[in-house]
Amino acid sequence: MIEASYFPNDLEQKWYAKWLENDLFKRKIFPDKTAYTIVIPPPNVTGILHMGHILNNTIQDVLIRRARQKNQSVFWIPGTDHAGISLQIKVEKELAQQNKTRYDIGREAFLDLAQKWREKHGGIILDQLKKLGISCDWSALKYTLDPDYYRAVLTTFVKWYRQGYIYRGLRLVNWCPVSMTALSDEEVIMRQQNSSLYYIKYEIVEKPGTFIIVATTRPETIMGDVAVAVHPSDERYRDFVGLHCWRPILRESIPIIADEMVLKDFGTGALKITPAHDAVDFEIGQRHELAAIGVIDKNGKLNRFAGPEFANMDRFEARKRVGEYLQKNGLLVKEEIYTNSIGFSERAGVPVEPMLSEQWFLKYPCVEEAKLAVQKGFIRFRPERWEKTYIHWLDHIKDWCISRQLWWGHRIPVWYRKGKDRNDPQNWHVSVDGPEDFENWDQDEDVLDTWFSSAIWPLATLGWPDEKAMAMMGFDYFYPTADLVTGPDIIFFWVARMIMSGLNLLGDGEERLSNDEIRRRIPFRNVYFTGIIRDHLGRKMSKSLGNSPDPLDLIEKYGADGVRIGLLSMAPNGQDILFSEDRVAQGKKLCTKLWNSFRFRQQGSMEGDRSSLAAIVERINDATLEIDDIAILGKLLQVMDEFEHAMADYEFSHALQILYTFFWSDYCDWYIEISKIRIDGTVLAIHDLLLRQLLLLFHPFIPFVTEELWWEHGYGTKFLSEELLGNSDELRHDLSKIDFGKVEILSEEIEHIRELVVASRALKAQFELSSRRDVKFYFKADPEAQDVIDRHLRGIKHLLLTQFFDKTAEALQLPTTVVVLGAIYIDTANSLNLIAEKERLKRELEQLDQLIEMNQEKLNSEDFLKRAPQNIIAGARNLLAENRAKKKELEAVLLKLSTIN
RNA sequence: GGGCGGGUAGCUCAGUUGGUUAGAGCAACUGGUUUACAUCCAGUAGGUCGCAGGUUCGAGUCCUGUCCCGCCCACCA
Repeated sequence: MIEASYFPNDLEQKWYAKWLENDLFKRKIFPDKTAYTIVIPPPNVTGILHMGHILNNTIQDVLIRRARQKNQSVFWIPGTDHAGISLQIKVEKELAQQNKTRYDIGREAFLDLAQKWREKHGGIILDQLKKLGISCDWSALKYTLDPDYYRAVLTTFVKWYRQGYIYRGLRLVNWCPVSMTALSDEEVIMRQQNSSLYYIKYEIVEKPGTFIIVATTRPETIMGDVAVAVHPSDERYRDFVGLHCWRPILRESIPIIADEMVLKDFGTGALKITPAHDAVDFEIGQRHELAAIGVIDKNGKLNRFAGPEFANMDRFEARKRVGEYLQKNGLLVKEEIYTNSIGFSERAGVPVEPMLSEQWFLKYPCVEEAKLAVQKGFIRFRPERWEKTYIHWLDHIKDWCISRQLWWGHRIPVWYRKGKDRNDPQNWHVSVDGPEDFENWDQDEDVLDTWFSSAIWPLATLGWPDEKAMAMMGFDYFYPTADLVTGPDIIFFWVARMIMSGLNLLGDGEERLSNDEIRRRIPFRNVYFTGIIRDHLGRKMSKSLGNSPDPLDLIEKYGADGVRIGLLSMAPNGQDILFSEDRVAQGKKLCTKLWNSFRFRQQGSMEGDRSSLAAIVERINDATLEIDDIAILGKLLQVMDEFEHAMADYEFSHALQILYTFFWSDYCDWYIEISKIRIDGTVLAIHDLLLRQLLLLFHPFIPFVTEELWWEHGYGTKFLSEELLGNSDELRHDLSKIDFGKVEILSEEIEHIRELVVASRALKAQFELSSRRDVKFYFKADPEAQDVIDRHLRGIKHLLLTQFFDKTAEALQLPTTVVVLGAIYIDTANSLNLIAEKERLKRELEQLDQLIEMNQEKLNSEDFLKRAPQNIIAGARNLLAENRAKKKELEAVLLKLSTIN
């Protein structure tokens, strides 16, 4: 027997443990069956569970459980990411509390601390995810710093180095003065800032007393100026080009040059050139062979090249001081308030400093193939529109700065001969295992960008590049993976890079790949981009705003099942999601309702065999089968088709909606109620059948409560999680003893009865007679319709809570409503307000007239008759006829009412 | 500056290739609680589909223009 109340928490824990005990999530290889693989987007070990994880992992779990129901060989690979900068920052913060930096304790001790931190906190997020019920194969758990994964990362580096994709170079990079490392362009986010635009006088060397005025937002870099540039066609400065001007601070003569890149209409049209601290300046500097003088240090403070007055000053302090200095010396023309966008470090939240520095770069491999893979549909994005974003990025791709001046991560597998020139590749050793004469070499100090290791996630989790490991994991069988579920915010960081990595690394660095090769090497076939979860005001959820609910609290309150469907129900196809706790509450309500529908069923006899679908079907007795039964089963088949389509299109909330409506309004509100008058063996069997099917359909969404009910109702000895779910054709076949030949006609009949019941209830409500069980109804219908009503009379009376639903041959002087089957009258037991009733009918007639007129007009139009398709015309005619019949009935009643008094 | 997404009931959103009288949930209001329902059921009200044109027999749906909101990209110092 099922407990009286639904308490999700205990049963969820119970079932998760049982599933694990019975190895239900373990990967299976049935060589003759389709493989279905998902790699989890590895959460950061520093992460705490947020709503995005919940949505993302729920969707994956739904897909995975569906694949199991379809008897595919399912493999869901879980894992975590070492979270380079993020974890390093955390450990450094702990150190800072003891007034220490990482340099005080040294690399080894620092890594030790980081490792300890990871051991202590790294598993938390996975434990939290388990509460959600996700069914990963935990035996395949991967971590990006596992020894084998580490090797995979180094192998990738070495391979790309040897293929010439990785090189070392002195470039202008994004420098984060807080984390003290270089960053990739993707890790820099642009923000609008209120700045000042300084107009500064540079005196012409050759024409003392004449000035060229330069506008800049960064006066603190003046000391690094090596030229002033103007546009070659700028008339204003034509005579200055080729001359020199005095650098206003650290006075020195610098050339005035012409370059196309300068914008004539910005500021004064004259640009100061500081190659060490600005990307445009760097490029111009290169073109004109100018030196680069770095005046800002790695910690964001000015250095000795900035001169004694400013050395050691923070860059923002220096900006103010330089401004004051210029003002004092009459070199500042004006200072304008100005809004511009500047780059911030994503992690540290401070403006990045463009800085000249020696770094490792990756020129991306297989860029063209990566585009083709998506353009030709080998990889499908959903929603499709993200393809444009992806292609656009690849079209404008720039080399990736992959080295980080951090300690936590994969150390770059490059060694330099001790005491020799590091800039000479002759003195380099690049290999996974390092040089044999270790003592003569120094390893590169830097580690790789975390995303570099993420890029090979689908490969390395399946054992790549170690052949034995690949064989053990079933690489050939499970790769390419089927679906990747992730957010569009990491389309460049992760998705694109995984695609390029797969395409290159599964070969020998060939120049061009055939379509077949591309198809074989892509890491996944579908990418489903979820929306971003926002609060009810549309703001991004963030810790600082405090607008993010704790998912664990929600699970505690509503159960994991409730949270899962609550979230899915508010997540339409790839749109941003406005979070609403109400939806989660509704999710739990659905589970409760399902629970209670079983409790209703269990009030009936529990004797019949429920152990298999066949056994249940066996219990259906054709002789007592009624139209209601066939109609609801027909509806089930139809719902299964619609559901299947929605799932195939990755429309999860729509799919859920389809099930929800069928369960709640068709099954509970209609079928259960109508079946109450004739509970017999057949009806109980139909209930068992419908409930069984509902459990199967709902299971991927709400795995816990469905599993509980499955066992409690004795549906078999196998876990529901292991039960297969066929499509509607297979079910139709299993139900072959039921004649669905006339199901459409029968369903239409039921629809008419439903219409009649709804209209009658409305009548009752209108006259505030809902409480009365002695209300009399009459109906006037033509003989055919009368037969239909007769067939369902018991049910109608039951649903209307009335004993009287009798026929009448003539229109009555009673309130009425007209439906397809005929006119219904309600006996208001003399409480009829004649005038009000006449008014009501007149209003109804007016509306009807409007409809009829519209319809008539349409049918009068020759163009319409000539051009519209037949079925539309027929539909319009039908409607017109129906409405005219209604009108006639209403008029008859109105006439009757008028004759009174 | 370029690109993308969105604007439909008080709120959150559906609305398939243009086709019968634009839907659902929540909130509101009214009534009820009957063989499951810390509830549930029944009913009512609420919309000139952002705005303006156009194409069409027919437009929420297609086209053009326009206004808002959000996001992404970009070397205006």
